[in-house]
Amino acid sequence: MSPENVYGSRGHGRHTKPYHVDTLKHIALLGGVKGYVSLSSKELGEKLGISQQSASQRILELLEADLIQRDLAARKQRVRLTAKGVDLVRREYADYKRVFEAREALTIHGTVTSGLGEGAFYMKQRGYKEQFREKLGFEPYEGTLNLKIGGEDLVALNILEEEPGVVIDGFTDSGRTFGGAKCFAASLKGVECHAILPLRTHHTDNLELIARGHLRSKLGLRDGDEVAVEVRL
Amino acid sequence: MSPENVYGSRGHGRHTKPYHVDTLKHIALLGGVKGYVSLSSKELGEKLGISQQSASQRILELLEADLIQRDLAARKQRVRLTAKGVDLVRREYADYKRVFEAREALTIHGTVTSGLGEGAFYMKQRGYKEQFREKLGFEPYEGTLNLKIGGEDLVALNILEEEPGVVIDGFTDSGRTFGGAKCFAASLKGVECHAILPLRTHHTDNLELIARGHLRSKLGLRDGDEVAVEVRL
DNA sequence: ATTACTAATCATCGAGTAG
DNA sequence: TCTACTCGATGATTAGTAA
Repeated sequence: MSPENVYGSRGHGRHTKPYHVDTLKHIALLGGVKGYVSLSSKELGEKLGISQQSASQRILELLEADLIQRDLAARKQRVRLTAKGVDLVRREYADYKRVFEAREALTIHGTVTSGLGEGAFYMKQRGYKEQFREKLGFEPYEGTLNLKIGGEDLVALNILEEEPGVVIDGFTDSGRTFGGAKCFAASLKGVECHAILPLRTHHTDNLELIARGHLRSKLGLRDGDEVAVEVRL
Repeated sequence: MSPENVYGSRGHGRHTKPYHVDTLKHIALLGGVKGYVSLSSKELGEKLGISQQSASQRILELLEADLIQRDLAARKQRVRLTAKGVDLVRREYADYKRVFEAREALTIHGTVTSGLGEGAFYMKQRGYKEQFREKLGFEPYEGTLNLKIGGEDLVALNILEEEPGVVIDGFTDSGRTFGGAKCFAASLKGVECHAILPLRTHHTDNLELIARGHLRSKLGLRDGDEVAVEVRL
C-alpha cells in the first residue's frame, strides 16, 4: 500500500475519516455507484450498527468531503456516490484483490485512443530518456500508445498504483518540473513493451505503453481498437 | 449485505471493532495470510496512520478476538492471521467484489467429494421435500453432490452468503430442529441443478448441489474430479 | 415520517514512561 | 532498541428534541 494512503490523507480529501470507506461501501452495495438510492439515516444506521443520529452525521461528512451527492427534495433522502467516492471504494477493493489474487501478471483490457499527444512530449525529454536506457535497458520510441481503461479493469490500475515497479525519478529542466513515474514490463499481442504510470497523479482511466518501436503501426492498431495488455509485476 | 453483518457482531466475535478489518487488511497485504510476517507496532502504526501505542493496542485486541496469532519470541514480533481473521477479510473482499463485479451468474470451481453422506439424511426430511417441490418446482434426488471449494473461489461462497436466493425455512420434527437454507439455480456441465447453503452456518468451504436425478452417475463423476458450476443469482 | 442540532457520555488516541 | 501500561486529551456516539 502506498505510504500516503493513510487516514489523514486518504482520497486526497482533508476530511476523510477512517469509517468513511465502510459507509461508502454500504451505499455502494445498495446501488449507489450507478445512481441515486433511497436511504434514510435510520436505515443507514441499522446497516452500519450505529444510531440514526450518527448515520445522519456521516451523511453530512460524506457530503462535505464530496464523496456522495444527495437529493433531499422528497420526504426521504436519496444518495449516490460521486466519482471521487467511487474511486475511493475501488481503491479499497484493489487492496483486497491484492490480498487474495496476488499474481505475477495482470491482464488489462483497454481501447486504443489518441489522447493529446502529450506522451510524445514527455518521451523526448532527456531526463527521462537517460533513465529509460539505464533502468529499462532500451530507449523507447518517442511516443506512447494510450489505452482508455473502463469498467472492471479500472481496479487493475489501482493495483498498479500500489505496486512498486521500476521508478523513473522526476527532475527539473529549464525551470520546468517533470514528475516521477514507474514502469512495468508488459506485452501487447506478443510484443514486449512497458506500461508507464505517473507517480503522483491518481484518478486516471488511462494507461500508457512505451516500447522500442512504434506499437501502433507495428500492430496495425487504430483508435477504438480493443486490446488486452499483459502487465507483469 | 446480511443484517447481522454489523460491527457489534461482525465475524461472530464479541469483541470485533470497526477498525479491526482494516488493520487485518494491512497485515494481510504484508503476507500475513500465508505465514508470519515481521511487523513491529511502530511499523504497523505508520501503515495505519496511528501511533506506536495505538498500534500495539490493536495487536492486543486482534489477539483477544482470535483474529491474529503472534510470535513474540524474537526482538521483533511476528504476526499472522488466524483462519477466523482470513475469513473476516475475505468476507470484506466479497462485499467489494459484489459492488464492482455484480453479475447474474458466478462460476465456482470445486472438487467432487463424498463428505459424510449427511446431505442425504437432510434431503429425506419431509419438511424440506415439501418446500423443494413448492419453491423449486421439483423434488430433488435424495442426496447431494458435495463440492470442496478452495483458494480464490472461496470468495464466491461469501458472495452467495450475502445474496438472498430462494429461502427454505427451518422446522422442527420429532423434537429435532432442522435449520433453514437457501437455494440458487445452477448448472453443472449443462445439467440444471441447485446450489443449497445453510442459512446460519458460515466458515464452510463446501458447496452442495441438488438436482432431479443423481448428478454423480449422470455426469460420471468420481471423488477428486474438478468441476465448474455456474450459479445464477 | 423525516433530518439534524445540542449536550452529555463514551471510546479512542497518543505522550510519557516502565519493563 | 522492543512492547505495552496509565491517563489526560481528543474525537465519536447517542439520547433528547427541534424543525
